[in-house]
Amino acid sequence: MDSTLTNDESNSAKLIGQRVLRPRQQVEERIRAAIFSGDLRSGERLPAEAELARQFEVSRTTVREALRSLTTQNLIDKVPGAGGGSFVRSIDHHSLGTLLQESLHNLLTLGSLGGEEVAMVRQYLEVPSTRLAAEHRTEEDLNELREIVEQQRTISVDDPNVPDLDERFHAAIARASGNRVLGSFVHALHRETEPVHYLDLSPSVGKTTVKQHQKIVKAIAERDPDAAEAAIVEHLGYLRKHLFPS
Amino acid sequence: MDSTLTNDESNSAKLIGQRVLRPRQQVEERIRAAIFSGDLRSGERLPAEAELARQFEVSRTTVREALRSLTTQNLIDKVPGAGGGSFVRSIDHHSLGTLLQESLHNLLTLGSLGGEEVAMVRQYLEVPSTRLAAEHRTEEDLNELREIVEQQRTISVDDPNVPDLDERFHAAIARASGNRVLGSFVHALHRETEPVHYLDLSPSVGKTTVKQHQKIVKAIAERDPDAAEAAIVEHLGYLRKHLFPS
DNA sequence: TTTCCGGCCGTGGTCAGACCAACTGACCCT
DNA sequence: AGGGTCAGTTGGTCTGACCACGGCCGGAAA
Repeated sequence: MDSTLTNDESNSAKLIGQRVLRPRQQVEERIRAAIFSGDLRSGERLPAEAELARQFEVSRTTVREALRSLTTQNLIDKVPGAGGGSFVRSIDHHSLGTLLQESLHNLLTLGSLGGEEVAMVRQYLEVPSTRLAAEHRTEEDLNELREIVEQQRTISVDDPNVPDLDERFHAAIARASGNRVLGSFVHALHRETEPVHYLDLSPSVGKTTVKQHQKIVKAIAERDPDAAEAAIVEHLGYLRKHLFPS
Repeated sequence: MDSTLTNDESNSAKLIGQRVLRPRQQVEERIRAAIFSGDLRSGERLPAEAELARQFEVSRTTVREALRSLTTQNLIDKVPGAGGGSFVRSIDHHSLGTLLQESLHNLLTLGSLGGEEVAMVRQYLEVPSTRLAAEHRTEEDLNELREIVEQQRTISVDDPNVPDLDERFHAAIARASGNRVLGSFVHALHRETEPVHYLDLSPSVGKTTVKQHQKIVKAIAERDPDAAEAAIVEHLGYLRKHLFPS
């Protein structure tokens, strides 16, 4: 039943043996290399799966597994239909934040990591983030911050938009810092550590929070890094006391 | 027997239509949920692909695509052979560092991110990392640090092990901090920002680096956070001057 | 007996071809 | 002109087969 020609000549005593790569792995690596080398630029469309299968001389199944892996890695997007295909995804610093957040979420829900460790790192980053924001903020950043705080001041503490506004507030500061890596990190860490806050929030805590926010914005507006640092430290310490009242 | 929960019920609009999910997506989501819910524990082996296909009433192709995606997400490992199969991968804080590093590497090679931004974030994290290390270090941590510095002191500046030793040094400090998230971050950021260092290293720079390392270890040994912070700030500033001599 | 070799066999990996599903665009009918 | 219809392109799924890998076990060799 087995009379096909075999292409394995792998028995050799010398060290000329080399690692054999699976077809899927090779295809995936080739495409990835093409992306990183610039042969395939962002937004560009790859050949159809059938065409790729012809070029690589493998089955469409193998090509699809390679593309599936690349898709999961956020390197390409696949859209069905006539005008569809596989498109090189433009990965920017924003995707880094998303990825980081997902991973953190996994670790937190699996229990192999405590929220306290994450929150601590977030605070370490938010201090320099606020300092930088005070130095580099634009008028546009300032306007956004003021608008957010204004909304926070007017709505009630049990408004469903409270968490969203708080997230936007901290994200806006991180963005104003001018460091995109910092911004992505702070944003991701914030989104993973914040939700616990607003479960039981008293009106007085909400008022104090808004006041502290105003203080931070004021320092940023005046381009005063030291005051901004002091304000954010006070704010984080206050929140910390209500989060982990150990 | 409900597996989906919707929070849109408060909205009494006639929104009956729901997103149609592809089979692969559903299978993937089910398995992921099984992992996170604890039904599948770390290291546990999933049923064979054929068996999963029967249970989900889909083809093996679909199951394989779902498993491929989960594999790429580092949620499961697949091993071929007789005793093989799909195993739930125990994801810990270490995988977070790896993931972060890969993503950073992608962004840096694609040019959509400058190394300077990454280096800056790393420095922001390494200061508290060193402070914490001075407070929480164990005798074991200390021995490792001393051994590393001793090696750095004896080898020459053009030794190929120099980058590796430096990486181990900073990683050991981050680990000694006791915060695993912080440790993973510092390690990943270090691995992505360091390589540029040792391209043109003069003997005097090497000597100074080792001296600064010794100073840091001394402060950590004496459990003196302030001295440790001062030492690491000096070290980072020195390196920065030789990295970005703007 | 002990060791080693060579199949058996379960499992993932790949292949081939077909059909289904989503979408585009041109074409036709009103 | 507007809207519906149909063909064509492309990804998504199905089917069934075979290949590659590696643990297991029985039999041969030391």
